[in-house]
Amino acid sequence: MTAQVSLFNTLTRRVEPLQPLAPPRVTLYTCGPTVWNFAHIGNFRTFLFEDLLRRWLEHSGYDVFHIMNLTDVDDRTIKAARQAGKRLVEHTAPFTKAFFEDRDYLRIRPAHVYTAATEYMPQMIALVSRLLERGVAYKGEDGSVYFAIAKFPTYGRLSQLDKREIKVGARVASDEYAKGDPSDFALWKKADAEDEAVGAAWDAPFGRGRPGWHLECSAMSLEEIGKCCGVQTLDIHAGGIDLIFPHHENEIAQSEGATGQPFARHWVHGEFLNVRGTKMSKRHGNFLTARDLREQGVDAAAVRLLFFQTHYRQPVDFTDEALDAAKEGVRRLGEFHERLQKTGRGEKGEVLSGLAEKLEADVATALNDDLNAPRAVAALFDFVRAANRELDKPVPPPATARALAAFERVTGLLDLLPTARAADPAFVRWVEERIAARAQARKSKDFKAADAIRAELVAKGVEIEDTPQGTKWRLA
RNA sequence: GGCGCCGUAGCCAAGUGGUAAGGCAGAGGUCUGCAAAACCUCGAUUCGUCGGUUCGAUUCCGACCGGCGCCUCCA
Repeated sequence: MTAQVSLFNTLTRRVEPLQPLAPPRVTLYTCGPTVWNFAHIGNFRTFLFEDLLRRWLEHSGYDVFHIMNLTDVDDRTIKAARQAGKRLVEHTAPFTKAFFEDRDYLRIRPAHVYTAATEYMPQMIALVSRLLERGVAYKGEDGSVYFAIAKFPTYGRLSQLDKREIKVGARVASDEYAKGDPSDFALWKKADAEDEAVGAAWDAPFGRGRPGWHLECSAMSLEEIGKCCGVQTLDIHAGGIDLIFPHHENEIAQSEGATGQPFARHWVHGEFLNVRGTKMSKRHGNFLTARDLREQGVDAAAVRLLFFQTHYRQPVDFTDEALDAAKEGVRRLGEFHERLQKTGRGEKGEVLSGLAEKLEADVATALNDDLNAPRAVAALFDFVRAANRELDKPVPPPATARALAAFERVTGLLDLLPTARAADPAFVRWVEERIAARAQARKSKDFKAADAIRAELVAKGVEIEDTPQGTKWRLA
């Protein structure tokens, strides 16, 4: 019996074993960014947890097929294009490119397929046609096509809508006269002048228009898993917690209304990144983008550690203090890695091998249990401390090959090792010359001169460390 | 109003019906010419408050206080 990956399933509100339709294959669909602007790190918190999920599944032997969508036609992209005086695609293309750059900076594994909504128009139109044929959709008096939730009895299961009461008030759409039920949602919106102005309108049998927001995820995921795997049910569908309603609820209605098959077996949702207790968002203006961090020279490993130190279903507050703490943690992991690499190799020692085994076992237990990354991180630091203690002994034990392998597997999985920063070669020569001069001074017990050189180096951002093997240095 | 989440040491944050992981910061110590790194020791008699269930609750139930999210296009 191998260890079993378990995940919280929003559908049942319980942690359940993952049971893919056709193991070892796992189809994973994650809701991606809307490319109307730069994604902020709150968005990336979700993508980072999904990245870990993907990596852990693969590490566990699953063959993951990962699809991520790019929303490049919706209210916001159209509005933003309009304001920029551009065609829709001209406006979104640079943000798609930026998203990929940010993804790479944060060391997020690329999905196998990125589906941009505008490239799946035929599939979306076909899906709407099918829903019309099946009688679960209708054309409203305003020319748009709506989904009739009354025709879909299980509507609301994911968000437990049956227990809700829709708030009556200002938010209820003013176009409700066009719909049979105020809660029916648009599958296809009749093109208006603004849509036409930016080129966001397509011809369809049921009228010229553009897709409603939810439509793309259904059409694209069904198309892709059909093509790759011949199925109409996703194993895992993931996204931010705010997508549960209405987005994912509507996706279920559209997809199941068309296929008659369960849309996704396992729904996984990540909590928000907050700033002083409030959700990070463009609307609140309290956001930070990945490129902001990159420009500040923040190592992506620190961002990853920061996020992985909190469980994905808990809200986290983003603060500079927390980021600094994570930077320090990453530094320590890097130092330890170097130490392990430099220690003599052996195959037989016991203590370190035992620690290495425990590390991997603890990490597996933690991640199998609803992707408990904080516990995996704790296991990693436990290992670092225990191993350092061993290596501090007068006669360090062997078996570092085993320890190194385990450490590298775990840090590789979480991707937490600091990025090696390449310094300018001339600068390196200068630093090494200064260190040599200091060594001379120390040799002749001229500690004043030695300390002066150290101060000189520190002023240039170089931190030094005297070890039995000589003086080490690094950029602060 | 409906549905849901959170409140654990200075800060961040795991966790379990049986007596509180880990990270950062701080204090002392070992080591060091001094530093740095690393290691050791120290910190919540206590997990928002008040009740209840229980032999026993931070963990279950209820109420309350405080913060937050979603409720038709927000990761």
